[in-house]
Order: sequence, then C-alpha cells, then structure tokens
Amino acid sequence: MQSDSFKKIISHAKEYGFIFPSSEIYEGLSAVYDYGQNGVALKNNIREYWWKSMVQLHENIVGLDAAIFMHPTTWKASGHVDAFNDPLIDNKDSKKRYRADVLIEDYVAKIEAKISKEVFKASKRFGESFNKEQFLSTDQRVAALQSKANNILKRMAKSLENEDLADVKALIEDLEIACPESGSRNWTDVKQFNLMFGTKLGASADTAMNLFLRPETAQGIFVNFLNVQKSGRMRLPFGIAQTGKAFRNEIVARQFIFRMREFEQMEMQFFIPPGTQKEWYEYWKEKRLKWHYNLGLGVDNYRFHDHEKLAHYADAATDIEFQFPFGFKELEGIHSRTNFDLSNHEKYARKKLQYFDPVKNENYVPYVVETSIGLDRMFLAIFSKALTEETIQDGSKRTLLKIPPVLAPTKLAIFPLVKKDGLPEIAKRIVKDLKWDFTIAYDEKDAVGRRYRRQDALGTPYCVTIDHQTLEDETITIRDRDSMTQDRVPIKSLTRFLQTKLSLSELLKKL
RNA sequence: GCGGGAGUAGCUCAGUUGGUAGAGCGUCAGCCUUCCAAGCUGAAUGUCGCCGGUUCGAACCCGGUCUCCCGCUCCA
Repeated sequence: MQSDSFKKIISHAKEYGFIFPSSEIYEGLSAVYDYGQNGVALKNNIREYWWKSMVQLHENIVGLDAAIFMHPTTWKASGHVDAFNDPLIDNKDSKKRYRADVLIEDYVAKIEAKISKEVFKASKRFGESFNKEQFLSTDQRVAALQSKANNILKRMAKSLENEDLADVKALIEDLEIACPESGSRNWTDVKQFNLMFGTKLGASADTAMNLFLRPETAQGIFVNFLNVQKSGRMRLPFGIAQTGKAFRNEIVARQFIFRMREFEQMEMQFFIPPGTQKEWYEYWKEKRLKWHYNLGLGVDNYRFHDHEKLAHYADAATDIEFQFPFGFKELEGIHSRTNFDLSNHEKYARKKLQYFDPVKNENYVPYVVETSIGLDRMFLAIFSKALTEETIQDGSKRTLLKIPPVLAPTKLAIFPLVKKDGLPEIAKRIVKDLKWDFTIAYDEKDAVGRRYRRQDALGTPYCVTIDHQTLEDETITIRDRDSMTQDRVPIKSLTRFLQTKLSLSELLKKL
C-alpha cells in the first residue's frame, strides 16, 4: 500500500516535470536527481519561504553564501575527519556488516564485564571466609584482564590512527571475534568508508591540495563568524542563515530524494551568550515547528524526536520528524551545539573567535543553537502530502497536487473558454497584465474541463476562465483547485484577489 | 555490501513454445465550441536499461553490469 503510493509519487514527479533521475540517458546515477521545470519552481519557493522567515523577518539574522570548498583543516576542527570515517567489515557467512572498531570495543566491554564479576565474587568471598591466596589470585587475574583490555584498545587506536586497516582485521582475528549473528569468524578485509567526498585543488598532481566537498553548510558560517559579526556590527544574540549544497557519500542512499549524496541544506546558526542555550533551544524548537504548521500540511504529520545519544558537538538535540510515505523520518534538526565549533576553530586556526559582550563587559566564545533543514526533504514532504487522488461526484477520478498555493510552481492558469469569438485575445491580454506579479500558464487546447485537470496535476491553485459573459461585463471566473468551485469577479479585481491568496507576505504574517 | 522484487513509448503495463513490438492514458495537428478527464479524424514517439554469449534468428535463454523499489546494515 505505502510503497504503492510512494511509487505514484515518484512517477508523478517525473511525468509532470518535477524530478528526473540524474543523467538518465546514461542509465542514471545512483541516488542523484535533477529538478525539472516545475520542481525547481517549487524548490525555489520553499527556499524563499524559509529565507524570508529567517533573514527578512529577523533584524538579528543575516544571510551568507559560503563556498562549497573550504580549507581542509576546517574538517579536522569540525570533527568530520574523525567522525565521518568508519572502518567497516563484513561477515561472509551472515552477510552482516559491522563497524570494525565497534566489534573490538564490544569485545573489550566483555572483558570489563568479566573484571567486575571477578571483583564482585572476590568481595563476596572477602566477606565470608577470607582466603589470602584466593584473593591474591583474583587480584592478579583482574590485573591481567585489565592490561589485556588496555592493550587491545591501544593497538586499535594506533592502527586506526595509522590507517593500518590490515592490522585492525588482524586484531579481530587474533581476538577470535565471531559474528554475533552467525558465530562465524569468516571476515572480509576492513575497508575505510569516508562519508566525505574528496577532490583536488590545483593543476599539477604533486602540488595539488586535497579538499573535501563540504558535508554540511554549517562550517562556512562558523569560519565567517567574526567577518559577519564585525562587518555587520552584530550583537549577540544574532544568527547567520545560509542555504546551499552539501555532499555525503552515504553507504546506502535511498528513498528517492530523501537521502541523496548531493543535497541542499537550509541552516541557521544562532550565536548566543553561554548559559542561555537552553532557552534559545526551546525558542527555536517552537519557532521552527510553527513554520512547518503554517504550511497547513497537518499538524499530526509532525513530531519531535529528542536525541538520546548526542553527537560530539551537542548538549541537546532534537529532530522535527515528518510523516513521509515510508514513516516518520527526520526533516529538520535543532541542535544546541555549545561552543564546540567556534572553540575548535580557535584551536586549529590559532585565531580568536570571541565576542566582546558590552553588557557583561567580557570576551567569550559564543554558544550556538542551530536549525538545519533539508530542502530536498522539505520538497518531498510537501510533494508527498500534496499528491491526492479523489473521486468526485460523477464518479470520475482526478489527480491533484494540493501544494500550499503560495508555493505552487504556477500560480495561475488562464483559459479562453473557446478558441474563437475574441476570447483568446482577452485571455492573452490578462496574461500580459498579470505576468509581472505571478507565474502564469496559458492554455487554449482541448475542453476546458481537461485543462482544469491538467493544472490540478501540477498544483496550480487557480484557473481563470474567459467566457462570453466576459465580452459583456468584463468579468471572469476564478476556479479553485481544491474545492473546484468558481467565483465570478471583475477582471479589475483579479490582481487584488490573487495577492491576498498567493502572496508570500500573507503566509509570513501568520508566523 | 547482502537478500527479495523490478527495468518494454512521457506514465501504467501486456507481449504465447525464441521468428525484427503492442494497448490504455498522455502528447502533437486538426475538427467540434461545450465550465470540470475518457466526442471525432489523423500523427509522432522505443537501440525492449546496457555489454557480451548461445542461436539461422533474442524483449524472451545464459553470463556480466547499471539503475530503481522493499528489507537488513549504515546514517557525526
């Protein structure tokens, strides 16, 4: 059922020019997609809604557009070089894949469990009949186990540090670690999997600099913190907003545009005095949820999911999850990032990244609360909820995209009822007048009913029809996409009607 | 990466024991002039995912490969 509707979403997206597989004539490229003529319009409109809600509506939030290439040390400071590198190993019998370091750590955890058991047993005996010899032997056993555990961890750390993956495998073999699933010790080689895409800057091979394509846009904001703060005379609390592409070499990229290797983020980093992160974290949670609710996709489709295991940089984190066709999944993240990023950039760059607080009269590294949303996921959220198949009164079916009108790729379609009697001329005149303010489609082909349906499938919220009465009294009908009802209004009042229904500022005012 | 399913026109799909490809919808041109798809006439569109093999002959059989969906795994 669900996968059925998901298939419909994918084929509708293709058939109506929203999303195409990348390089399709060359058999495509795994998990890479292109936005078509209607997709790019919807995507731009979503981005604009986000951007204006951040930058235009907040005096203390400004924009930025940092480059995708960044100095390689950026990613050491951010922790991505370490954290985005996983040594993976497969068991050939169970076909299960594991992180090699986790397998070894689990083994060590077992040794440690043994140690505490020994100590516990010994303490019990100690309480009963004390036997000096026994106790000593326990002591030695514990010491032996402890040193064994330490040696394993030391060897693993050293191998990982030196990227000696053969030794990581050798360690697993030496310890006779078996697959938890199959109990087999038939392992593949350890492979390093780096989630960051590498590339080279510079013409000649020997002087070229190894770079990464950014795995998140946030670091472009952090490294520009002082530039923006000083040049913009910004005072805390203030935010920097940015939208842009990021790249992750996901092991498994799936589910259409939900998890792509190249994707677009909309991030805002909010800089605050230390100690106020809790309140700002709550503030942005509420604020962001409201932004989503405001689109009217249904409040039941959203929920918070608080992280229990926090990332290396965070002291609190939550996801806004959305009910996608394949279940509730992360749409946006709100993270209290502490001063982790700025402090680390201070360390690696050996430059102060501090703010002089005129109120407290002191210098400090600001804390950060981040809101980070995937534009492609937002697109999928809207598109998947918008796609509707309904049976109307006469029993016929229609397919429509209930995209929030403000975000629709085409805002208005204009039809002459028939292709004669001067109706097309009037229709074209209206197009000419309104195209300055709205994206408009004109269609005179086929029966008008069929033209309505065509626009329904594209999500066009309003269709204006010019009929014979227009010739008499300069009125037209406006047909509503969702209700299919029509209003007859004077041509003159069209602009104002559309502005109230379709202007982004009206939507923003509700925030 | 593993397992399952799939790939034939823009979309959904049919295609018999191997004999050079079809339908519906859509699109385009025209007719009709009608306010909610499926009226009439005509037309275009396929390296049958790709490469190789078997065969006189492959959409179909075999091998490899790519892509998509689902489930594992992964997702700082």
